Amino acid sequence: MTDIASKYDPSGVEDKWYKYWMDRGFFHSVPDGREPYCIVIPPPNVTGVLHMGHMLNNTIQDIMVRRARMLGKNACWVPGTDHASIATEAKVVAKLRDEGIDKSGLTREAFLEYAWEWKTKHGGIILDQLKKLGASCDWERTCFTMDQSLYDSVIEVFIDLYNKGLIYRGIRMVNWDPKALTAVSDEEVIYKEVNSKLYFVRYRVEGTEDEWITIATTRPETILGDTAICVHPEDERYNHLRGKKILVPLINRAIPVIFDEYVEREFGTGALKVTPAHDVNDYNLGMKYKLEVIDTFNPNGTLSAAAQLYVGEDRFTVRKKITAELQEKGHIVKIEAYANKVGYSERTDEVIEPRISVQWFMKMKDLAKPALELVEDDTILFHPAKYKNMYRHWMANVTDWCISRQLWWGQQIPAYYLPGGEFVVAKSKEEALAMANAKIKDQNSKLTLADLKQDEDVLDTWFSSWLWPISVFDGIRHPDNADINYYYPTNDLITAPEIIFFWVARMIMAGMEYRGQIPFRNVYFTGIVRDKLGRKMSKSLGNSPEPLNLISLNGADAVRVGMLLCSPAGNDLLYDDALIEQGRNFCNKIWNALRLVNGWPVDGSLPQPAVNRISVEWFSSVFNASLKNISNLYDDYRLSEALMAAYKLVWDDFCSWFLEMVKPAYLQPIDRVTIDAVKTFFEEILKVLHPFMPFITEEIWQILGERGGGASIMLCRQPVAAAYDESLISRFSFAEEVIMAIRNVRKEKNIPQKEAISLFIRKNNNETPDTTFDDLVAKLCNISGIAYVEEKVAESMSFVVGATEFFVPLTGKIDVAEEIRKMEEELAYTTGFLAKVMQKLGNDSFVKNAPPAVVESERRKQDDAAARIRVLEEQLRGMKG
RNA sequence: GGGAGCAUAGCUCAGCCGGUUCAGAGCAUCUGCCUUACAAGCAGAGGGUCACAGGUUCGAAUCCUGUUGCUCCCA
Repeated sequence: MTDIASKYDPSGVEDKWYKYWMDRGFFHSVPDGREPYCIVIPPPNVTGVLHMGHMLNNTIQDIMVRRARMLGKNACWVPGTDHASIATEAKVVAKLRDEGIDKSGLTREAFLEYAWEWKTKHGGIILDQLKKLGASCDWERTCFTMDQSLYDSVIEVFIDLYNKGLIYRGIRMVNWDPKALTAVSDEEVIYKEVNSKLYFVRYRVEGTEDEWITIATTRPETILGDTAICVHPEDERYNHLRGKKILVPLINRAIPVIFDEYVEREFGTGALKVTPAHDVNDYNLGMKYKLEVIDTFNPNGTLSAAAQLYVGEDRFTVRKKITAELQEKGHIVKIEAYANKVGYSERTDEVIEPRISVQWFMKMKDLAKPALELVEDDTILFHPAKYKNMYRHWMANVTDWCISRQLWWGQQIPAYYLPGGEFVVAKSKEEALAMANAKIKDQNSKLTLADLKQDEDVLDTWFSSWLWPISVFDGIRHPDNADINYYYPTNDLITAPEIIFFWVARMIMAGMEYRGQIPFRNVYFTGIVRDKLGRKMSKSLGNSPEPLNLISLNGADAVRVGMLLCSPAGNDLLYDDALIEQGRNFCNKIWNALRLVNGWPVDGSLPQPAVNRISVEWFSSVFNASLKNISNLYDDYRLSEALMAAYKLVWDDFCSWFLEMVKPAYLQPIDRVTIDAVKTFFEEILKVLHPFMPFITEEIWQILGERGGGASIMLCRQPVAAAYDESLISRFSFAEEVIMAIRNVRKEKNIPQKEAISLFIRKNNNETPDTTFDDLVAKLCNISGIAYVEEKVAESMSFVVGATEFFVPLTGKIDVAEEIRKMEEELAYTTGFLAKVMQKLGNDSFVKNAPPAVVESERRKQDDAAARIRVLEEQLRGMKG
């Protein structure tokens, strides 16, 4: 058919089929009698736009879902987004600021209205982008972590865990983000190595004129909050300070010297200033020695009244100023350059300030134990398994989870404070009031709704996400509904290793707590998409391509293939345009196979030639062997290898070999039996490819045959490997070697393919030759006749495959010396090989200890090599003589 | 500071319990080809002491120990 373009053009094709699938509801799933297959999407952040990581991650999910669907399962991929409290609130605050509106001037309700408006407008962008990728999500099930049902689920869980004593309110040192004005969890702090300075500051000993103790600190601005000096109990340098007090510089507060082994004597001067309000370790020391806690910072990182000096100035400004003042007043001994790790907020990139505050925490120990065991005993499988180590390490050292955030965008904590500061936890204010009044004995002091004040804080976004596999099916509020019973546990989770603690671990905990069942059976960890140089893709580096541009330029199929080909599970992917190009070339290859096959005229009266029959038999075997291999690779979650296997099946086996085998002579027709077989194979191959390349496979499948309305390749069954003839495959590989050798002869001697040649094969010792593929070899190499002979053929090019000699008569074109040289080279190699084998077999311990099969195979190698040597030697004699 | 992992062709990787075609794949490179499906292609070719040093074994890319280099996680 000449009306099919020679280059595949995905534009138009992709949108057409995506709409076709959507219009017919092919992605929608409802519970039925089939086996379910379910994936919940790792909900992207509503503020996000599609980046390369999403492309990889969602391509993998789509592959899994589409394949499951084609295996006859009831596949359901639930999409959605999370509300990302810090990021979204920051976005909304910034937008309002641009409009001249200050958040602090708004009521909570008014602010949330703006936030919802923002979400409605921008929150769906990323999901729409996924459609361009071909994602077969059940869009009717799209969820958002702040949807009423999910919101209520979170509240219900909070109340439940509180009632179980697993959630508590406590004063603790938290990671404070002075920009977002909220606490963040340990997992949201990123430690970065920075070049800072180590300040050596001397403090005067109380009651002396000129006796000093020098401490080393990276944070001189916290000096104003010092409440002790700590030294090692065995450090003789400071023994004399027992019982003495030290004066804090500038403010002359007298503080004790404490002695604790926590101090590293080698670090700095061996004397540590202790600021319990602003350092976790100091805080612990403070608890241990009952030190005073002086919080010298305001929430926004400026100094508070408690600091006495520099009140209202930013902590980093104060660092400079106080250093200068200390210097001036003779307290600075020296300042050294020093590299240390500083915590930054994952969300705002602000330097985290350790801060004492009242927060809500969740006890993790009891929940972590079963969640660890389930991974240890492979009830839940990690792919690759190496992440078990990381998981184990974290779970064994888990700390309580700080779940409150000082924000408005999120689920407001359902705790209600009574005027006295007591609180009750309840679903609604009314319920809270009833509970509060039940506590109060005196009838006259009963409270009213106005007396109750709900906690201002919201819950950590992960406190929504950890329920995701349950809450998307409303399984918290209605634990026995049809959806949750059918789809839960889900099958596979595809996510990034970075959130193994944030999310994966906690989902397992929630699953066990609320369903008594794991949330998923397999976790597939994808790598990070990096640039060619191995750098993470980032906006500031500008090294990330725009995903949608890539798709519109190359087609989603090409992008999917390109990304996956080089992305073994858990390994980072070094993105390179060449990957996409490879995907695009592959699309074109398949496309051209269609052009070829569709272009052959068919003659129904033609009998099937023997050559075609054997070709079809051979390909059938190769196809089934490949199917089996691909299926195994899927089972092992080696998707990139499964794709590579399919790639080679199409390109090498189907296109390069099979289509050439059955290709009719120019303008000659093909017989009905063969073309039917070719088209059937083609369709089967398209089905194998469909999960990887949904669009082009649909397009070609629709062109390849007459389809009824509403038909789609995505509804077809995935072909299943049938029994196949392995010997046929191995015998063909011998023929393959012969073909390649003949091609080499043609090339060396410049004999064009059009010019027919003849081939003679020398029979060894009366053997019956295997002629299965003779006609095929003749066809592919344009051989006018193949003959078996007993003697060598003069005036011909010869080559040896295995131990069989082949001759191509070429009068006058033989360079005897060159042929001898090549033959000798080959003989030398084979002789060396034989020697090695014989050495092995000559070793008694080898023969005694090695498994019989191994010894046997060595013997076979010996025989084969010896036979080949005999033939080569004989040929050489002939040539020389 | 504590823990984990990795090191195989120019690049990205595969090589399960040591033993068949154990040194492989794709891409890239090089050499021929505009052979009427495809130059986004076809036919070929080259390329690695399996990081280094020891050890175990009849036999080590594969197991053990040490060294070096890189990466990640936690504090």
